[in-house]
Amino acid sequence: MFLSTSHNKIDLKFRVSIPSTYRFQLEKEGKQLILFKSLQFKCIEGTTTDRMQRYIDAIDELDALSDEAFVLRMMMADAFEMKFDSGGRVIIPETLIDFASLTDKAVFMGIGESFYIWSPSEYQNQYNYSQKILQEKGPPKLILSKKGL
Amino acid sequence: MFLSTSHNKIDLKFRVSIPSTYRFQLEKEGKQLILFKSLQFKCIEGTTTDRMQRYIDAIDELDALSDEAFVLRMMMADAFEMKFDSGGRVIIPETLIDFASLTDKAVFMGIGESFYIWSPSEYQNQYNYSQKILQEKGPPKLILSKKGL
DNA sequence: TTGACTCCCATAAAAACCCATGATATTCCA
DNA sequence: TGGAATATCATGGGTTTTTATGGGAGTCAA
Repeated sequence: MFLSTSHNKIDLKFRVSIPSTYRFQLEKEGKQLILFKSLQFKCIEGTTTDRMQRYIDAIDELDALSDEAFVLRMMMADAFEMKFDSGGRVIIPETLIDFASLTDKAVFMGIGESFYIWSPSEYQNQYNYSQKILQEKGPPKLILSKKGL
Repeated sequence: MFLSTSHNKIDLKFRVSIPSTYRFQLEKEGKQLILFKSLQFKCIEGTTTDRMQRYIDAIDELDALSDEAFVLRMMMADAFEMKFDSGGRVIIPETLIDFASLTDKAVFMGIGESFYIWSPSEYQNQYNYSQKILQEKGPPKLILSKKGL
């Protein structure tokens, strides 16, 4: 489970510390970290190899010639497996830096099964937008399943 | 189940004792504590990782571009898993302190599946408001579910 | 050599950890 | 049943560990 938000620095070598809670999460389950271009937003998405496998499996269930399959395959092509240095940092590939318009600051936003990496300004936009929705529509009316309890 | 109300001190390190009854509750069920911004009020909400996981599962079942998914993801981003020190305290993240306008006192209010943490003044406002509603409209007519009994 | 990359060490700030104490509540026993 | 002994809780404060971050030495290929 990836939660919380933190603002970390991107240094001149494109290195950035992955929040320790995320690292711990990955380590605990013995999973590797994958970064790729978000399909919905102008940000990088991070997740585990496991979950990425589920995306891949999903492609197989689509019509191989469909637009969706095409888009998903492109996504895979821009997915990178990350290696940590001794300080818990990774080097963000330039393709991804450019895609998310990152410069010297990265905002890590945990959203459960995965996390986003935003530029501070894009993050602010998203945050403001969610506050706006919340004010206009109120909290989501979820009926949570009691399954498994 | 979290019940009862108590007033605890927030010290200079942003530490606050979680009421022992809540702690006991969590420990008994072997669950971790999560704090996050309430979607409805200007207060912090506390719940278990279990319950948070159910929200996360709900995200996957929604249209990823829906407003509900949007708000829920932001909820995860503003959620923090807490660690207790040997005295049963946690450090409240600054984001949450600011959101709930907490200074040196915190009011814990158990509401069943979760609990709220208010600033004393906000708590008083909410309390007064509930009393007013009660006087104007009379007690709510509850329909108790027999499920699971 | 130069540039790009990997690996390793240094450090300040923040977080986690540990122990102490006064207040309150609980137990126990004459 | 009174009141001393004990346990628990909320809180304070200090010490150690971790985290985020900077920088440099070694490596490899062009």
